[in-house]
Amino acid sequence: MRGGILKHMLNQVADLDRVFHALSDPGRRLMLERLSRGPASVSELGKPLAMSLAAVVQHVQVLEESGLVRSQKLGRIRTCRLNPVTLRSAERWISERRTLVERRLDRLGEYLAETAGSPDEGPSAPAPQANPTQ
Amino acid sequence: MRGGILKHMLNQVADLDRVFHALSDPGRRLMLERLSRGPASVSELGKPLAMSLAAVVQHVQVLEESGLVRSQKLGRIRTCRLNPVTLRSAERWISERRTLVERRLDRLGEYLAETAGSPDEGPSAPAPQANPTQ
DNA sequence: TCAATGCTGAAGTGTCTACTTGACTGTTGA
DNA sequence: TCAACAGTCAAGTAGACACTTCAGCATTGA
Repeated sequence: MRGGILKHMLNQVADLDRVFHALSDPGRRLMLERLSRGPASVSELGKPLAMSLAAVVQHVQVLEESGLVRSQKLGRIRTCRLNPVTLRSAERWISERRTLVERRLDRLGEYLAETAGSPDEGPSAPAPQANPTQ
Repeated sequence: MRGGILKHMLNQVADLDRVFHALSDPGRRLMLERLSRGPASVSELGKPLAMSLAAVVQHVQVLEESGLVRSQKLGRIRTCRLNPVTLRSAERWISERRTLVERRLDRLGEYLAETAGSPDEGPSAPAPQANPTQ
């Protein structure tokens, strides 16, 4: 079934929206840092945060909907864990783009070095590739 | 001067806010993907996006304020470039947390394997470290 | 010279976000 | 049994966000 693949690709886009949005809040990043050192309860996550418990719960929901955190409730305590898989997918998106630019800049540097000019990318420097949009 | 260091650390937090927020929008990520293949003008970045040019400009501003993109104007054309350094700092934040969890899970797996139980992290499994919060 | 191009700035609008308070439920330990 | 605890749910609010339209301003190519 082809639709499944397309749907999966579209979901990946929406997933990245949620993941990066979850990461964009300093309080949530603090929670993730705490969780990187081991599982924790909701109220434990909120302890350093100067906000109501209800607000903390909402942040945990954002983290959980993004897939960055998984949790399970035992008795009255909800224990949260960091999910490294989701963390990895965000990391991969960034590193793929970064390596592309870096490689391009490397090629440009080599080109400039072997041609004559100074080794920085000038505004109207000729591109080393044939592509005129570079 | 000690305050300089503190200020720098606080700025790093605010910077990550801006970077991850910039990354959380699918349109802006599309722009970054285009820029990973080479510099581009503002209107070129907006071409695949089905929104007004003014909106595109606002997105470019968000990207530029986050440090992900740098731009310069020549004549009437503003040329944008992806800044790999900022991309790297976001990537590093993620990978540092990810490696912490993964290492912890690895240790737990080894512990469970050499003790007796099945190799998955059960909800009430005993922790391999002395720390009772694990 | 003049119209088209590429962008900028300001103001307006609907929606989303990050909280708050307060009332409530199930769990635990004394 | 009963109070303290851990979390949940719902509703309300101020501010942020992602757009829009419209007016304006250099720059450029014919």
